[in-house]
Amino acid sequence: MNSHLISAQEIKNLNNSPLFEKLSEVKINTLLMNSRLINLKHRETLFNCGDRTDSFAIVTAGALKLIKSTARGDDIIMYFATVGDPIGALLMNKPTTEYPISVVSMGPSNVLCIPRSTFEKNWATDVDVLQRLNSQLYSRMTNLQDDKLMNKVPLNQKIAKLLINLLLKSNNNNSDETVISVPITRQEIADSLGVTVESVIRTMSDWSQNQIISTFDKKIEILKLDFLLNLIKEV
Amino acid sequence: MNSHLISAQEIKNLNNSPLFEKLSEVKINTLLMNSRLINLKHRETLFNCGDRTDSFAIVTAGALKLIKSTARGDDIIMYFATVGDPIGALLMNKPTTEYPISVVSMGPSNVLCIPRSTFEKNWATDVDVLQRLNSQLYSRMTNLQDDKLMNKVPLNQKIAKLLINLLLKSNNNNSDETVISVPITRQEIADSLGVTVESVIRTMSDWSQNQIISTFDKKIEILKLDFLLNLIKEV
DNA sequence: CGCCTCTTTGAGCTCAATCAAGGTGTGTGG
DNA sequence: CCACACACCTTGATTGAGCTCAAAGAGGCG
Repeated sequence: MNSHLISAQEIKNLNNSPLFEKLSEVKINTLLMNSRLINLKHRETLFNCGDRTDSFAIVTAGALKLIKSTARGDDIIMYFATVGDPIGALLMNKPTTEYPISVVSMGPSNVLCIPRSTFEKNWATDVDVLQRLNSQLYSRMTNLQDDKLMNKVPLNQKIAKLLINLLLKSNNNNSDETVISVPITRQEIADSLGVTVESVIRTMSDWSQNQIISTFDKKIEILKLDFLLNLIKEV
Repeated sequence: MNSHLISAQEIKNLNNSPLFEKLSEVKINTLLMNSRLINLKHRETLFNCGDRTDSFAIVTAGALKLIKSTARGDDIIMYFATVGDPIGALLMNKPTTEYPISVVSMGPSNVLCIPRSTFEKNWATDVDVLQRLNSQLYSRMTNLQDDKLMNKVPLNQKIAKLLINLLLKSNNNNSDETVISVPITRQEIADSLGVTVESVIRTMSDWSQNQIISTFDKKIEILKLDFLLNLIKEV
């Protein structure tokens, strides 16, 4: 883990994230006061479950997973954070406590790490920013609700939904892209859906053989999007 | 559905809800400007999925369920709203749209129905209120995350967790109360967990026979809390 | 080269879903 | 007051999707 001062490029990356879009450069600079840019390597940890919440982060490149470990030893992935996503911002509204989740990089990534003091001075006092945070939070909640709705559907539909969501999310809804830019393993898909790797593999191997998807270097390409869309159309 | 002007009593009920606690009476009155008190009967609908979001609500008595219907015809209960809980407040931050869920009363209940205009004028402009909303939202998200964590555990643990949560929530953490004050059916438990009624009944019948719980008039009493706590202790 | 992560396949088993049938209690209208 | 509908609860038999356990192959990295 490697920390720098912020470059102009990094700020530019944030311009089309919903949290920062249409904000003046001056404003963005106050929101990022005393922040540091952190480079993370593949599988490197940003926050560990139990760490003190005296800073939070914004993803500026790559992707990270938010993990909760269960007593039984298996992990559940709560969220895939991609460019523009805040991590732990919700925890800044309450007094310093401990991170309830661990945050681990998937492939190399960059995040801006923002101290609690900056949040308290420049975020928590700004109505517009609080509303934006609210929206973020709301859409993340909608995701979790969707997960809950999918509880009862067969595994192949769950996987289809996840892949489609990731495809859209990782490419900012640029619909002609077919490769999921987040490097993701079958284990991570399983952890995200709360099922076993073997089950995920059985489904996805079948899809690979039928040219519906193909995997290269942990990037999944979706060859027949129609097939997947059709699977989840009644959900 | 039966609508009144607000009584002082109703406002009093809100004083120990996290959203309103420690606010001056004057402040509360501005937050509730142009609101109306609505009495709902058992199974009566407050909002229908698809209704326009030009008002939201706060529960002042009783309980309501937030439901999403799936294409397959079964319902999923997203949340049990009890006294002090806001319903749909998060939707006020975005332009008027449609309710994504239906809200139905469980037993008789009262809610304060607050128009969008009041939110925009007196809620969205107030840093303190926005922060409180954020916290609310955060704790609701934590619930959904917990649900996700429970995905893989056996059914009896899921039910145990739900009953314990409801017991705590419905009695404001008053720990010597043993009856869940929300009237709830096995079907609703099943809908909340995303499982079938029959499975819920099989587990709960067993518990009833073993004097762990007992049900009277849709109120569930927990006779052996230890047993349930023990079931979920490693989750 | 050996370690580690990730993927794969097979065999057997289990928990909860499904389907089917019946029971109980409450409200409602003739 | 009866009967009829409706909401809710119950039990049994059967089935199957996904889990568990086991063993092994492929690729990358120090």
